[in-house]
Amino acid sequence: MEQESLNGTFDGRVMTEEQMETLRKQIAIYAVLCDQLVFLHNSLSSVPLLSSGMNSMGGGYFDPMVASSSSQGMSTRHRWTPTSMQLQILENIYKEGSGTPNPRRIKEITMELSEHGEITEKSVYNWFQNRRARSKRKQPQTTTITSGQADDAAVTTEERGSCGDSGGFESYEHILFPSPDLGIEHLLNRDKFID
Amino acid sequence: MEQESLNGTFDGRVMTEEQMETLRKQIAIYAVLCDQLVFLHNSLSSVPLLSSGMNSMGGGYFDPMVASSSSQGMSTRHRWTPTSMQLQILENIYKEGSGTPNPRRIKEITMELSEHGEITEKSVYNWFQNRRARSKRKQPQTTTITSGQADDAAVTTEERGSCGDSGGFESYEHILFPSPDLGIEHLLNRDKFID
DNA sequence: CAGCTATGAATGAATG
DNA sequence: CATTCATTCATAGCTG
Repeated sequence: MEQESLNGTFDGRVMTEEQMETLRKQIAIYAVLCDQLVFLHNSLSSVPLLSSGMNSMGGGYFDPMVASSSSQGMSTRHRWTPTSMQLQILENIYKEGSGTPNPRRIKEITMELSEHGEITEKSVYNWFQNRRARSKRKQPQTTTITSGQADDAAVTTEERGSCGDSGGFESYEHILFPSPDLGIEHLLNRDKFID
Repeated sequence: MEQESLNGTFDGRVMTEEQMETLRKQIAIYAVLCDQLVFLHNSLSSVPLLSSGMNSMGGGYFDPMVASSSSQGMSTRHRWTPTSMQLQILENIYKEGSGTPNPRRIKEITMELSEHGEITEKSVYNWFQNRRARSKRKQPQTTTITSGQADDAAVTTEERGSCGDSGGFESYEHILFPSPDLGIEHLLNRDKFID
């Protein structure tokens, strides 16, 4: 049901199970690692999280702060670009059903994000607005879902040409690979999560 | 579609570009996170242990083309390219004062265009958006062709060239999994008592 | 084969 | 919220 039209080409690529497995594993490992590291950090220190210049490598896309501040009024760059960390956090929050970003919450979030880079409440607000609006395009799929492809990775075939709403066109699949329970413990094994 | 013709038996699975992108992003994010956390840790602790699991700013992300790269026509990889027919139609519609591409209309157009090639609503939408934006930017030129030679549209000619990718994550040139080599475990094993 | 240009796509911000 | 605008990234293709 990819495209109802006559095109037979499916916009996808082929991966071997092996590759998929590798990917999944890596993500899982990273996820756990990050988790542990954060926890660890929080445990053994009370210093504010990094906010130095080390976030230079944090940009999902390279950090465009190289802009010349030489000219006159071009002081502040337009279009805020979230750093990886900010994005991660936002994404996380977004998932938590808190689809109702009330002003109060926004402030909190902004606070937290500011630890990882420049951010304004407005931006946070915008981000949520956009996020919602754009994912609104990925709802209709209630017909054949029942078959339950509870395989391992949820490979959902996104279709954008199907009929349906008459709203936005912004669509974006948002798959999050579930961290398989590959006992990472054996890696960081150590109940040493200080507490 | 790319190369199954080469290897008759290719046990793989299909992923959409979106999914691939998400994966890539996630890995990159995790890589960065881990990296930063490790760095942070190192700067907090006195012991010069561990190096981040992956080459720090080596840049994560892996190449999109995992198994293709063949000479075949991986035509539909990204970036839809309108056929002349489609273009004609689009131009036509554009001119007809339908500068207001309302969703409803878009669907119709998509339908029609699909008769002449692969197309998605999103693409149609994008096309109109770009079209307008572009023509709008060309207008303020006020027939002032006088100004020498190299001026016309070069206003925004940034270093769009192939330079400066040093440090960006989007510069996936080669397959390159950050490959968390678990150097972290050392960290977790000892920093425990640091402080 | 390299660099440039045109243009498809993604997304932050603005507007109704 | 629903749409639209603007800016920027990434790439297909032309050209020297």
